[in-house]
Amino acid sequence: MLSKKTRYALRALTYLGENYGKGPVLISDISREKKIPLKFLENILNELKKADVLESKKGKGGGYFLKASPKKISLAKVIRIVNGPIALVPCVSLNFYEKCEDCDEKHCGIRQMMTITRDATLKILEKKTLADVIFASA
Amino acid sequence: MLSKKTRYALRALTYLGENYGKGPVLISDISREKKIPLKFLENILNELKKADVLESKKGKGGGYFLKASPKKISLAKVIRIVNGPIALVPCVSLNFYEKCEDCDEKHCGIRQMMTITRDATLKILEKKTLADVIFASA
DNA sequence: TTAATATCCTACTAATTTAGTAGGGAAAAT
DNA sequence: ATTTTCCCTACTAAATTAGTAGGATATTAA
Repeated sequence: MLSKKTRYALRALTYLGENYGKGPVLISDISREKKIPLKFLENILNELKKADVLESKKGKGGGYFLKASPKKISLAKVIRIVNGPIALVPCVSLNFYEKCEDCDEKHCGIRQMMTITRDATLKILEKKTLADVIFASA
Repeated sequence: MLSKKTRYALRALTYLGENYGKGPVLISDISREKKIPLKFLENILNELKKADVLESKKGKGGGYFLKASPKKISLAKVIRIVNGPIALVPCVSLNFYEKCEDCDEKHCGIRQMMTITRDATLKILEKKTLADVIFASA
């Protein structure tokens, strides 16, 4: 399951996607509109900024905004930044790989099933973007 | 990600699958062969028994064994028992549904994407069984 | 140059979940 | 009756999650 933090991130990004091209949006606006605890949201948006998904401006007229079009930001990307691996086991993760002890990876049946599962999941999450989320909610 | 407990469960069940039809297997054997902490494994196998996946026999000649053929036990079933929901968000879970607050489910774009993702994941995990795991590792 | 606005940064905390461990109880076989 | 083996309750340590607190820093504008 995705953490609450990740769900907050997705909701915030959706809001920023809806306001794409309209200039910076205040954290406090997102917090109010999407009912996300303000200070927690600060951390989340900052994390997304460091991961190059968002840009920000300080001072009056400032706020956060998407660095690229909502069409360019996949759900997989967001989930990886905020939630971590998408695969069900680390030894199958593309971005967070960890070797599993006591297991010959070439002949591990569990690993093979988890690889197939990962591919099926990624096929969706890599393709679907914030734009799809926004379009679907219209 | 699956918990360590769930990965232990899958490994133990695979072992029991390999010994299907050969009578009860000792916890201590599984623990040794699959390198799973014995007392922890006890809890896991008991949970699987309560969920009707395993049967057990006490006393000499006793142990655990699969209640049905490895072909009949899907990975989805095991994961749900030990790990919980397979869906990425509760409002999309078939077996562990929870309403999400502040969200009009009919018009939530995130929810729709998560539904598609769940379906893709389940298509694999409902179909693949312990038998597939065993066959793949041969 | 000062005040106001808004993000940025570090650190802390409470609650929950995970990953076990401990110790005996109960049933079955011999 | 003794041994074997699973069964059950409860406890604990460590990690993760979900925040909160408080000020530092950058920008704008009077």
